[in-house]
Amino acid sequence: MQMKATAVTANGLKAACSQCNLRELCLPFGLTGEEIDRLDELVANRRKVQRQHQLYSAGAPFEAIYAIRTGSFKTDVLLEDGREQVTGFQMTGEILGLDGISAEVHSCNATALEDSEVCVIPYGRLEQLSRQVESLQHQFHKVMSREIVRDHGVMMLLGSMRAEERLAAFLLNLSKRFMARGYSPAEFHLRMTRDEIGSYLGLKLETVSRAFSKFQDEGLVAVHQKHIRILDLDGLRQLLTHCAKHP
Amino acid sequence: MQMKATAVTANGLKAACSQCNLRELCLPFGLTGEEIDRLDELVANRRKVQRQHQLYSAGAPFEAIYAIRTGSFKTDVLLEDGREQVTGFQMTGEILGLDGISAEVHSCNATALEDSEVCVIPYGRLEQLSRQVESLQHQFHKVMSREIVRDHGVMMLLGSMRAEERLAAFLLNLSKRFMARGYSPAEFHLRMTRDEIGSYLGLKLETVSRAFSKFQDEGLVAVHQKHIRILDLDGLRQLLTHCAKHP
DNA sequence: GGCCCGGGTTGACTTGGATCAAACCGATAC
DNA sequence: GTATCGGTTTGATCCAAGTCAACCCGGGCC
Repeated sequence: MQMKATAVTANGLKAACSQCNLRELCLPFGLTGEEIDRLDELVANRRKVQRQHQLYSAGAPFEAIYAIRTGSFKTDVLLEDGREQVTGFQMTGEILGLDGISAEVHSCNATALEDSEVCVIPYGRLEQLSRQVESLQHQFHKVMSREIVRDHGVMMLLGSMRAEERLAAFLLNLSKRFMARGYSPAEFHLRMTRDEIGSYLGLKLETVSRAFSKFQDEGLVAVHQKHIRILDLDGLRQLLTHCAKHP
Repeated sequence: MQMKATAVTANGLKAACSQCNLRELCLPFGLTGEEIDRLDELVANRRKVQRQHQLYSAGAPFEAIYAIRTGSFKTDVLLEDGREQVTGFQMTGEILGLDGISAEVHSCNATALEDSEVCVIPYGRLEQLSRQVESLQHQFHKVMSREIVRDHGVMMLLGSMRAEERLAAFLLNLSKRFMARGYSPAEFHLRMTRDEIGSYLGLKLETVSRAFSKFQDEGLVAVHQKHIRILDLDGLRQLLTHCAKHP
């Protein structure tokens, strides 16, 4: 399998990073063609994950990080009493598994929200290569740091915002990420349930549903099940900025 | 100044990592004596930060990360409308500034909670050295990953826990960290105000205060202003585990 | 077609924590 | 000693979001 993958790379048929249209969003960002070729050798392996199946789960030994090629995932942590907290939704080009580096064991679950495919990046070899390739090292650090900044944003959301602000922030964030991938920033399909959105935003699913309905009534978005069309981007943004305390 | 610091190191009088009793908690963890000496060359510079003063602020150009030598800090993000979210409290041996790597600009404020001193670790040189010293690279990655895992814990707290659970989790976390530094895990002094605790936990200061009083009434802790004595560690832990939905 | 089933929506009611307000406490300044 | 001031505690009231429950909708299957 290793051999096959490498062979395909050599043929340039359709293999790893060098041919991937996500490379500007992913680990290869900022690398020269030559450097990407070296990364290719290491990322040869892919893995398909079916909808609702786990890429890894909390407690599993950490061996690799993963770049999402197609599809999307959620990550979550579970409390002993069964409470679940969704810590993030990841889409193509984003990296999964960074939580595992610290204890050499994964600390959360990563579950595919749809049939998906990831590139497997063996961690030991990544460290090795990033000692040789400065730009790779730098980009890897940026990816980790970006995750930290993102997490701080979620804390802000969970700690200081009201229900509708949270949902607005969530939609704006998705919109931005879809746009970065060349999709419409105004019209998209949610891959997660209301319950999962609620868990991520620290709300109950009923509250999420009500907020969606409210946005719809106010003409901010058109919601039909999981299909979302943003009608008034600025309206959503304003909701975020100066909804403040006493409206 | 650079020279002076290096000279002191050479004399072994009392300089950087090699002589620092925090090295097991900090960046030098896992390095050989020789490797620590190389790290020392780069960490020569120190900086004092007075209580209530900022080590860096959101938007400031990112140049270095910082290891706390003495004292403690809080980090926070501000929303345009003035709302503040404290994203963490850091104590000795912990690393500040990792948020700045992603955009080459700091994304939060770091403020000293008491007169403090940090070791300045110029980021470019750290990347350079960690390309040469495998164990340093590895430890640095672990530190970043640990921050990500910590952030997920805070999300859990903010998204899924009730007020008293949050405070219990907070106290237990402090207790653990004081213990790791050789201080009493049962008796300590809070460096932050009720308001700052509230911001961190997504609660108002009155709620924090009430929760403290409740814990005191139940004999779990003795609270006198900022002085805390934990009387029933297991009681606090239980509060966390199975306080579940319907008590 | 009709049935089932897993989401999703909507309504009525409850509640935990926010808000507002007053008093308290300990440290520093006069 | 008294006044001041930032931080903290405590009480009374309010409201945003949670809970419980009924119903709806669309897709898959018989």
